[in-house]
Formats: sequence, C-alpha cells, structure tokens
Amino acid sequence: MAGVSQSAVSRAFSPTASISARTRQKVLAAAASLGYRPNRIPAIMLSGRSYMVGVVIGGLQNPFYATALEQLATALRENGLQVMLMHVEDAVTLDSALDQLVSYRIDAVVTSLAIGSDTVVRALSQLGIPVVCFNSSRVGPWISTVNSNNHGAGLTAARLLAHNGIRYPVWLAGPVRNAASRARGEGFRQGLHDAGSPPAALSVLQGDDTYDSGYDAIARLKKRGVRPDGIFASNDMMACGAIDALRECMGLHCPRDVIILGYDNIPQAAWRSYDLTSFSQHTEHMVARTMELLDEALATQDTPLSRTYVVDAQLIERGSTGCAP
Amino acid sequence: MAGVSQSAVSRAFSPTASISARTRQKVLAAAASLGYRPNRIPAIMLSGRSYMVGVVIGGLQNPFYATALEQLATALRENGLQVMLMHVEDAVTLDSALDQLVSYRIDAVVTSLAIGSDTVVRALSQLGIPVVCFNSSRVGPWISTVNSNNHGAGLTAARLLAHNGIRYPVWLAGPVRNAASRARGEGFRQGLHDAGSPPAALSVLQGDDTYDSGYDAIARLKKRGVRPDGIFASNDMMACGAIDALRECMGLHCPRDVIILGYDNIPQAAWRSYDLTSFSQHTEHMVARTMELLDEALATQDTPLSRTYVVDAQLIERGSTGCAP
DNA sequence: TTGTATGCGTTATCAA
DNA sequence: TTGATAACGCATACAA
Repeated sequence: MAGVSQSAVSRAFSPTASISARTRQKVLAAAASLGYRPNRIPAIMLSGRSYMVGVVIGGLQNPFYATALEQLATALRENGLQVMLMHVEDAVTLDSALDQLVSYRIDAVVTSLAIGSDTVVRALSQLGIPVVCFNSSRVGPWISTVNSNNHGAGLTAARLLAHNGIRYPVWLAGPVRNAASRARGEGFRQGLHDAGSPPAALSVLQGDDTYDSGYDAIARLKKRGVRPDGIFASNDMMACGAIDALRECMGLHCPRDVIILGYDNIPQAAWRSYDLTSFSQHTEHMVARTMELLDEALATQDTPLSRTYVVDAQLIERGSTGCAP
Repeated sequence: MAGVSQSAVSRAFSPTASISARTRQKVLAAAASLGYRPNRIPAIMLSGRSYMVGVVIGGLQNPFYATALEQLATALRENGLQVMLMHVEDAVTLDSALDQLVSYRIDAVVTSLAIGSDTVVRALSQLGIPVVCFNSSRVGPWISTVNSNNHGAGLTAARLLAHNGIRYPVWLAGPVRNAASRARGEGFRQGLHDAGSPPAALSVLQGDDTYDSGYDAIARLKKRGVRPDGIFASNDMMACGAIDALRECMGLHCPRDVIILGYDNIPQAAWRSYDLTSFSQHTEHMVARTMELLDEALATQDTPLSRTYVVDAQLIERGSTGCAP
C-alpha cells in the first residue's frame, strides 16, 4: 500500500542509508500507522552478530552481585548490546545453560561465577566466543578476567589489624572453590606474617559467603574458646553475621572489643547497625574494563583474546575498625 | 563430509523427528567433532516464536527484586524460555528499551516496575504481546498482573498495632507513583479506623523505598516532636533505616519503645540487628502464577489475555513487634 | 527413513 | 535515489 519497495523500508530505518527524506517520511508514517517494527532477527543470520551478550550469574541474593549486574546491564545497553541473562546455581546446570546461550548465537559471555573447576574453564573456552570473568582468575583461550586486587586487599587488612595491635586475628574465608576468596586469605596471611604475627595466632573459619555462615562461624569459634580481637571476612554478608554473633554469642562489641573488615562494600555495610569497614571493588571501573574487553574482543572476532585487568580495591573505613562515622 | 543431507542434521537434533538411530548417531558424532551447534535464530523467523521473554526491572539494589529476578529467571529457564534482561531506571528510557526488546521479537514481557503513568501502560499494551506486571495493578489489553494482597496486609498491620495498644502510629510510605505502596497505606488507614484510632493520630512520612529515606523520615519526625510507638513501613529497607534512626536520633529501642513492621521479608529482615517483622510476598507463588499466565498467554498467541492474580502476603513475626526469636 | 525444495525478514550488492 | 535479487541457516512439506 505504501508503494515502496521492501529495500526502501529497510533503508528508512537505517540512519546511514542513502534515501530521500520524502521516502523515509512516507515509510515511517506507514510503519507507525500499521504498527510495524523492524525485525533484528534476520540481520543476525546475515551478519553473524546478534549483539546479545550472555550474562551468567549466581548468588543474586548477595547485594554485591545484584548491584554489579545492574551496572553491567546498563553499560551493555548503552553500548547497543542486549543482555541474555542466565542464572546458575551449580556447575551442573552450567553446561546446558551455555548450550542454550550458544544456540541463540550470543556474541560473548560475561560471568561472575566463581569458576572453580577446570572443566568449566574448558567449556567456556570451547564456546569459541569472548568470555569475560569477574573475579575468577582462571585463564584460557578466549577468556579474559577483570579482578579486584584481592591479594593486595588482604595485605592491607592485615596491616590495619597490626596497626591496631591485634593479637588474635581471624580469617573468615569464603567457599574453597572461590579463587578470589583464596587470594584475599593468602594476602591476609602474608600481611600478618610481614607484621611479625606468629602464624599460630591466626584462627581460620570456613564460611560460604552467606550471613548465616558468618554467624555460625563465630559461634564455632566460641566453642573453641578463642576470643578474637580482629577479623577479616571474605565478604560483607559474612562480616555482618559475624558482628551479630560476636554480640549475641560472645558479648563482644565492635569496635570496642574486636575490629572487623569485610569485602565488597555492599549497601548494608553502610547501614548504621553494622557500620562496617570494607573494601570497595569499584564495580564501575570493573564494568568499564569489561566493556573495553568486549569491544576489543568483538572487533577482532576471529582471534581469541585473553587479557587480565586488576582493579585496586579501595578501603572504606567505618566504625567497625574504630573510624568515627 | 558426513554424507547426510541438511535436513538429516536438522532431524538429528529434533527429539520428535523421524530419523534412524544410525543416522542420528552419525550426525551427532560429526557435530561433536566439528564443534557444530544448532542455531535457533532461523527457527525464530520460521515459527514467529523466539522463546525469549523480556524482563524489565528496576531497583536491583533492593534485595527483594534481586531475589524475585533470580527466581523468575530460574522458572523461565525451566520452562524453556530465555531471559532478555532490561534494567530501567526511569520511564524515559523505558520506551527505547521496549523498542529494542520488540525488535528482537521477544514473546512476552515480565516487569516489576512500579508502573505509574498511563502512557507507560499504553506503550506496554501496544506491544501486542503478553505483559505480566509484578505489583502494579494497572490493567489494559495484553496486560496481566500478579499482586500481593497489599491492602489486606495494611489491615493486618493496623490490627497488630491496635492489639499492642499503639497510640501514635506512623505510616512510612513508598514512592507516590508506586500503586502497591499506596494500597498498603490505604489498608493501614482503614485498619486503624476500624480499630477506632482517630485519624489525626496517624503520622505519615514520605519515603522512596531506600534505607536512607527511612532513616531521614524518622529524623524529620523527631523535628516535628512526634514520639511514635508503632510504625508500618512500606518496605523493609525503609524499616531498617527507621530502626537505626529511632535508636540513634531518638534513643528509642525496638520493640521496647516502638514496634515496627516492614514489607517484602528481605533476607536482611532476619538479620539479628534488625529482627524485623515483615510481610512475605511469597515470590515463589507469584513467580508460579506468572509462569501460568505466560503459558496461557503464549498458547493463545493471537488473543490478548488480561488477568489478575492476588497472592496473600504472609505476616512473619519477629522481634521488632515483640515476638521472641 | 531420507533427500530436495521452499520460505522466514532482513541487508548487501548490483543495475537502473 | 531506488528497486530487484541473493543470501543467511534452519524447519517443514513433499517426493522419492
């Protein structure tokens, strides 16, 4: 009815196409009245690019990941990329999840999963598309990583404890398979060692990054008869659980009896009941680096890119280490 | 090289296709060795169904929405649907966001946005695809909603306050445009009225669903010279802020001096420092209802479905209303 | 059961 | 500037 060819319609919606203003007007008017909207699906077949990025994530109940996802989604959209979200609880479902993503011809994958096993790394490598990992230092062809300086933060935490004359330090660890957590712990040990603290003084508690695991860990510590005076927790949620348990189970108050540091600087760390000193991962920077990696990797689509960025974490001092509000 | 036709390949990957086990074997073996994976994009063109659902969400820093998204994403994947995530901060970006989603031929939209304006409703209706709204009772063609019983929860909150002999109740409201929050407030007013509380006794504080706004609201209340003894907050984050402000600014402790209820039952409500009584929205139920709506709407693709589900919110009593832990 | 042919809605190429 | 045409990778109807 509009009396134009199908190519004219295509050109009308392409800003760079060579088309007269008159024709474009006519097409756009007809489109508006008919409710026509261009379909991007065929273009995916022709160009081989979908402009969709698979975002594989787990543990959204951790506000850190929720915030990171929010920022990442915003950044991707600003760069003309769509987010195909895949929530994964365990490595078992990851394989089929990746299959699904690949069948939609996503251009790349961004994941914040704590990649623990080599099989997962291999699966990611074999996709043959760029992969960017948040906070998991595993590498391989096609795989790039953006990490915060976990080891350095551990050192800083140890120094701060030493500076406060801590004698009974505690490392509240995250899941064993979490490489970022391990790096924080190693930095912390080394920092304590550098400060002359005897290794035997350190108590190590195993948690799983949840509030409850932080709470329970302190309860276990009490049974062991240890009275801590300085704690570094691998993330803020465990630190919050620890603060509550210290008060309720051991009658210890923060920072009077014990100082404590967390990691991630989640919003709750600033809530007055916790007032928790923490390391900020600067997700804005990390997201920006991720976008750079994606841009570069997608520009050179054929050649596997494998790069690592390390973004320094910033110590945010609050009341839990004695800093005035 | 495999010596089979292109249709044979297609059939090998279709569980229902008529193909011999031998041929399928051969194809799958060749696919594995060549790294071939079927492409779902052409099928979208042929069938007109993408099996992608647009999920439009805002405010992921609220753990309630983060958890809801997690459950929704899981449910969608279990039903063979992909999640195309769209994070939207303001209604301005919504329009272009919807355009992008539609150009990818998503089958439906699920949104948890607080739909405030009629223009947004119209935009959603005009997509011509099923839309399911979480907690926003606006209706229109193609639009279905899944709400929690906000009004009923308000009534319950008022009754609980009345039962505790509260004389100076406070309603800590969410954003004005948030229909769910308004319904909670109306239920609360009505419940107070039913209990014989004089309307003038009620203090109304305006918040925006953030922790800070809850904190600041209480600070304002102090300036007004009001000493509250019972508070109903439109969400848990504001309630947490209020609890901290009550203690820090007014020296009031919970539940000794003032009892308080929130809404959403976020994980932090169970954290020991807050121990907050709250209404659980039963996101599992709401997500299940959402999936039912989607299934039905996608089955009858041509005819606009418009249905409303109301899921009762459940009162979870904790220490903030005097319930023993 | 298997292979051949057609078409889905675009973009890119080429001719007019 | 415009229109006609090929091609993208698969599913399906049909023929063998």
